[in-house]
Amino acid sequence: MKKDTIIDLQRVENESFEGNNCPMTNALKIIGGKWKLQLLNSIRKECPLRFGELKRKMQDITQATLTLQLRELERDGIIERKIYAETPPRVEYKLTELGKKLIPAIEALCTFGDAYCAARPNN
Amino acid sequence: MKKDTIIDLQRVENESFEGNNCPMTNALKIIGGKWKLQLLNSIRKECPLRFGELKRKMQDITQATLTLQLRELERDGIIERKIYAETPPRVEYKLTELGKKLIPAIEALCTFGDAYCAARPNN
DNA sequence: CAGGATCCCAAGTGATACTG
DNA sequence: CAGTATCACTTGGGATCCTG
Repeated sequence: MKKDTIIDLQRVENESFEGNNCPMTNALKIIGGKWKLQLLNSIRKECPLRFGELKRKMQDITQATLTLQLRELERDGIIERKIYAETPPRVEYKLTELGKKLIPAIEALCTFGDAYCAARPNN
Repeated sequence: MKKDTIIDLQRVENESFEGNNCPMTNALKIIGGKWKLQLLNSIRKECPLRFGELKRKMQDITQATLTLQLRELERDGIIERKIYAETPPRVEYKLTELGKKLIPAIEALCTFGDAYCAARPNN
């Protein structure tokens, strides 16, 4: 599907190349999902957080999607999933050490979100 | 289509509500496109930047998509489009003052991207 | 060179029902 | 409570061709 991932070496050596080794591209592989950043922002502020609480906070997300996004973050080593053998079941999510490295970026984005709202109230 | 945007007031008053007024949600409205962050990252590092240069850096993007993403960023007040009346035509893109407020977030994401790569080389 | 105009598809989501 | 399993569908983005 992906046309070809062959990298033009001549261009790789050019410092202006923004190909697959670009740090931003790598970051986007992790936080690229539609809900990932909101999820991480919630978990960051309240850690750990249960499945049901996350669902309530996201309000428009469906369970299926929420589960999928959380699984991907877990697979990528960003969050940790802890299951408690109780009835009713309880599952808590928290940031891993690697995930915590995203906190500065998340906070910076929130800062921008506020600034943007202040500058353009009608968006 | 959007089920309903009616907001449960009881929940709005709850400090744990992460609804439509969440700063992260607002930020995502702006940087939510597939290429937006990469584009902004490129323009940040080399400003101003021409259309053709952006296209080369993104390498896998099509012209149509590139144009669309740039237009959206322009509409949202993040970048500025400057047309030079020359032949062949020249169009340059640069960050607006509002757009520059995204720089810390972009840099933080790049930092994370590098850290992530170092921690998990095989992703 | 920097787009505009179309057509089109698959991935990502949503809705719904069921379960340990 | 915290999922899993299907099915259906929207839409962002890709391919392609055309133009001032």
